[in-house]
Amino acid sequence: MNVVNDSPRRKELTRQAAQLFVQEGYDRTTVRMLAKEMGIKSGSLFHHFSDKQEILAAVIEEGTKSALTIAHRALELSDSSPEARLHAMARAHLETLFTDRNAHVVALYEWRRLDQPAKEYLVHLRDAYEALWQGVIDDALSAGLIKGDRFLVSCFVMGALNWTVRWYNPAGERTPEELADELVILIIQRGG
Amino acid sequence: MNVVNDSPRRKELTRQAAQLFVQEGYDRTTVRMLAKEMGIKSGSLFHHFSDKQEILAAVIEEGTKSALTIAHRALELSDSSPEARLHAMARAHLETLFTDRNAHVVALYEWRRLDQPAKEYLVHLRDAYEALWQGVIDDALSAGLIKGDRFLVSCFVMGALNWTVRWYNPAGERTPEELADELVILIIQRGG
DNA sequence: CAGTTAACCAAGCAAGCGCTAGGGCGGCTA
DNA sequence: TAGCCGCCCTAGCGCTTGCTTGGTTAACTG
Repeated sequence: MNVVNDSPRRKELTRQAAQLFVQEGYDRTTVRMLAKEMGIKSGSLFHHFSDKQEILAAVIEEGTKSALTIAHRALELSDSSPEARLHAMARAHLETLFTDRNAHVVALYEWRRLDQPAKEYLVHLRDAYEALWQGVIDDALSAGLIKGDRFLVSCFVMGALNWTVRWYNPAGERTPEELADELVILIIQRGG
Repeated sequence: MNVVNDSPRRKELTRQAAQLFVQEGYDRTTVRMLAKEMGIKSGSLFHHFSDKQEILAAVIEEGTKSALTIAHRALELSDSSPEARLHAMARAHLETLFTDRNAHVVALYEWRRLDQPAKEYLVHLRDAYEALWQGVIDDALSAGLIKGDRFLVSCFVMGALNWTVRWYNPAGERTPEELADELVILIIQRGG
């Protein structure tokens, strides 16, 4: 019957589920709503996913993997100076946050709805991503580019960036790059 | 039958509801769970609140009013220098965030579950609070204490602070005051 | 002591929920 | 041409949901 495969069909269904999860929230999204959005009947849904939670896990997995890929590429392409790397990471973060917006909003808001096994698997992906950030921040601190406690700086920066999903309007006049640059301006020390 | 009063009993029930909403999320919290926590039967709940959404609105109203009160008092007691006011607001924000933690977490996570009328009423309270912040940030910008765009700086600072509810452990070694001070260190410009 | 009221309970309704069982169908492969 | 498999459907089971109804009880008030 139902398997944990990764067919292209399943990828597409996952993308559509993310959209609905953002609009309605995970709990409020019924399997019948999901099926309707996908153009199938609710029973058919369980051919692709073993249960509703697995759809949630699939959405979050997609988003997190994408974030990792984008961040790695950004660091590879970036200049090696601490400031360039800080810019690169901030830009990459906002880039993935808005290109895979649905998946990331779901990851940020519905994380606790995951069951324990899914949480354990996905937390490793998230840790890998956060380790990238920690490295960049450590370098910036060593270079005297920013000031403060390494743990708190990470938390504050991640907070400032992730919070953007609550207020940023992609159709507005500011680009994600401008946002990233403004954040770096706010936190780096430039004798004044 | 049921009225929109503000009896002390209702206040207490609201506090207990906040606790459950944080633990389980609004949607997952059933009226039967709420009633059990309150030591009554589910039907009796509707003597105090006209429906489930009204409980949510009551929780968020409590939290926001508390934030406003604490922020006002902090600014009155504070020195008038831009830096002192920035510190005072950051400390006040974290103080209310952790003393009325349940209510604020609910406000941050379950806002979209409010119906339109409740949202319209509560958004005024929130705007009043954010106006206080905007004033303090404008002063800090004018004084050259921080750098950047006034709107973006507000959003980043609010994000960094509100995000703390996701990682801060009140039982840990850092006090909310230390957190506030560290954030100010991160963003103010001190010739380096 | 009659009248009022706030607070609660027992019982249950209608709707919606996640999920299952069993089968149909068209496109592959042998 | 036979057998298989991926994908989908119909029908519905068992349960939970928010909320209602009609009534009880104890405390207050004139």
